[in-house]
Amino acid sequence: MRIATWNVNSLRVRLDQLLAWLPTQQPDIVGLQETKLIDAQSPVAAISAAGYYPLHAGQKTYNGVALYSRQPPEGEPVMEIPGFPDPQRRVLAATYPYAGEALRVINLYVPNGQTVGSDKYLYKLAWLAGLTDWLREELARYPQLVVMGDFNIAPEARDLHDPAAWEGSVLCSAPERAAFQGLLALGLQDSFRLFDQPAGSYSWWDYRMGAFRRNHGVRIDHILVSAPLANRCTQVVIDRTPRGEPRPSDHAPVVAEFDGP
DNA sequence: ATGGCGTACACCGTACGA
Repeated sequence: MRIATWNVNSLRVRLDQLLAWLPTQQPDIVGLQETKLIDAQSPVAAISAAGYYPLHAGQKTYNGVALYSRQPPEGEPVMEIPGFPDPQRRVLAATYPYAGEALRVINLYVPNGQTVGSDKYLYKLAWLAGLTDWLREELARYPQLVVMGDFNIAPEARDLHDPAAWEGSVLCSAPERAAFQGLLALGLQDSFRLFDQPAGSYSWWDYRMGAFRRNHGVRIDHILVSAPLANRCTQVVIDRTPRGEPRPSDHAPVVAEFDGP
């Protein structure tokens, strides 16, 4: 089983790339962020034709998340952090059959935060606090839990091309990193770091200044897994191929593979 | 040098991203 996350930065613009990419990695479940579409504009026919059941929680122009799956979801998807009402569509959670158990998948587009101390930054920290409370309950309910998406947090110095230049700024400030560690403390693991990885592994590169060509990136897209899934995880890769294609998303997809059906 | 690039909406510029 393969699970992938990708911030596509406009699904309308990236749909053809997504459809071309899916057969190359053959994920069983894919979470997208920044679709920037209302639900009525979600490309249901194209995704169905590609062999996936689509879920979409979108809004006009900003944010928006999708979950595509080979198996149909069970029950109703959740589109908001319980107890944290928010008109911004950043959450999509669904349950899937997996090896005779319920596999819970939560797809997230964590707020960017703009600048440390800004209103958007305070919203980000409040959002992460609400998320943490929710995931504590989700972990108690679902032993097989995947929490993935664009976290807009670089957890460690090695997740930044230039840690000194980024020191203390948004994506890597101490409160953001503490929030990320708080998620791990619930019993989640950063699947990418379960394995030896190449130095300079990033998932986002600025469009400007030839950042991708020079690998001036940050690792902010993550697939967190509960302990039972960590035990079954066999590899995690960041697929840089789509980032090098014409008119790319600024993010690369992350793909995790698990033993079992 | 707070630029640079890309997307969306809509207007010929502004908001936002990370």
